[in-house]
Amino acid sequence: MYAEERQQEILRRARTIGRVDVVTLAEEFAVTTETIRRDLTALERSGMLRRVHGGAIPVERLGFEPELAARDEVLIAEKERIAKAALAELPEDGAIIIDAGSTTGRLVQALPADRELTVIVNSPPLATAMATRLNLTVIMLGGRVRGRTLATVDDWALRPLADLHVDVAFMAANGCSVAKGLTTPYPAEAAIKRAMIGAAQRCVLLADHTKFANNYLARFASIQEIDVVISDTGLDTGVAAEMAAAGPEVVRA
Amino acid sequence: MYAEERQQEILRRARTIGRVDVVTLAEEFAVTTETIRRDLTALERSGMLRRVHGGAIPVERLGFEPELAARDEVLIAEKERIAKAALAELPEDGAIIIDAGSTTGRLVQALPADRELTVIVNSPPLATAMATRLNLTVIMLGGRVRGRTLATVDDWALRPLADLHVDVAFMAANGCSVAKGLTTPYPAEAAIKRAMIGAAQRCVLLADHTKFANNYLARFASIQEIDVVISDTGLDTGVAAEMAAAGPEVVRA
DNA sequence: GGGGTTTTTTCATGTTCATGCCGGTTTGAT
DNA sequence: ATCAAACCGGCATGAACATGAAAAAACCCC
Repeated sequence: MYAEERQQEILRRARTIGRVDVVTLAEEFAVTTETIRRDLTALERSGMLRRVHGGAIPVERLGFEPELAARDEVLIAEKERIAKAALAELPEDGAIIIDAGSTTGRLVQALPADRELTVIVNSPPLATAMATRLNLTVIMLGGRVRGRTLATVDDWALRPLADLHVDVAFMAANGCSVAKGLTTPYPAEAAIKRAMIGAAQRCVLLADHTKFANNYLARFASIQEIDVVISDTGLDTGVAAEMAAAGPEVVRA
Repeated sequence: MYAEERQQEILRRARTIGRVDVVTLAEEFAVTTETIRRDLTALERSGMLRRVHGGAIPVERLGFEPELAARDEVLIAEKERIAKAALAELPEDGAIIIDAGSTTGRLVQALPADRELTVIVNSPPLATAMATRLNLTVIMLGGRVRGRTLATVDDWALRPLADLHVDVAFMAANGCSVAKGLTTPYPAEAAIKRAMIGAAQRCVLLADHTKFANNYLARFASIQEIDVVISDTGLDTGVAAEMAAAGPEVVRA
């Protein structure tokens, strides 16, 4: 039996029975638990299952978290993992900046409800998503709203950042490489991002592995300015090592 | 049974029954109370439950979310008609302010696609809704985002308004009467609304008939400052006449 | 068909996680 | 004011997990 077949069968069972557990599967397929675990991890990666301690549950069975239209997005599972890993960088309390982006959007979803945080954002949808959370103080940066990225830019967004100091900035980027640093196609957004990084003590980059292939017009930070880079396992280990050598801690979630 | 499954079930019960208690859950799931407590803590972390002595209750049962969702549900037809009528006050081109509110939200939906407009808003959801419209330039006022009304307030929202001049402001209000003027329960929002009106050449109030019954803490404008009041046919004709006598044109859509 | 490579699986390891148990403290009803 | 119930934090434990090295299987090109 091929791994692929086994995974299909695991998924089928999970969906019919509603859950699967590692030990039982290992016995029935006559393989070790490690193999099953790897299967489950693979299935979770493709977004079919949700891994839990001892087994897994099909995602559709979780009544959880609908909101913030993530419908037609790509690499959802990866971004989810990146966001989860990013939680480790959250301060106990204090202030953070969350840049506009789909991965940072997942981070917003994953923010715990038990920490008093002040969150600075320049994305109206993110602000909306967080506004009702009682433990969060949400500060929106004003300015012109760009239709493409749904982020505010220009002077009104820029100016307040000069007077701010936050503990951690969680940044997004369109492109990232050791040579060219962090880049975006939009100079106006680059200016904001630069100011965000300047206002933060620590800087965490959230970027799935596809971002490391490209460079874009406007650079807003060098690799050295970033403290932690969080990507997914699709990130080439060579690239990761090269990046780590250049400064930041690199996490492959 | 996995911890996640148990937590899911706990949440389901909490939502159907309205509350859960530690001891009962511990018995029914055949685990110790410590485990249940840990589950409840985890659920509280993710913002689903609110912990209380002896158990927990679902957050939606204690008065935050329903307000926001429910407000969009009531008087839809009336608000729709009010928004349609308000379109008559739109300038051919130029700049307008749209205040945060459910009725003004309808106006945003109804904005025509054939006019080049600059729209100033202080509501992240409204900004999101308009951002992708090509004919609109959307300017978001920054500041702290209030959870209840999803509007930005405080200094960062206020300051830019001092340097702005727009053609028309489309305002919302919680209360409206000839005697007390336009009122809201929240002083912070009153300040913004006042600044909005100050920045506008003309001022249009969008208010369904239920708003004319009440007055609230903070007044942000007198009736005389309003140029047009647009309400629905539920508005008492006597009140309408009284209002018209005080200054503004009154429309019953 | 045979050497080298890649992929898959297993095995052994140290670590993390879920849960239970126990003492001390807080809470809230009587 | 009293007191039992509920809560909290620490600790123990076994199961589940991650990981890297080694073995096995599959592949593959000549």
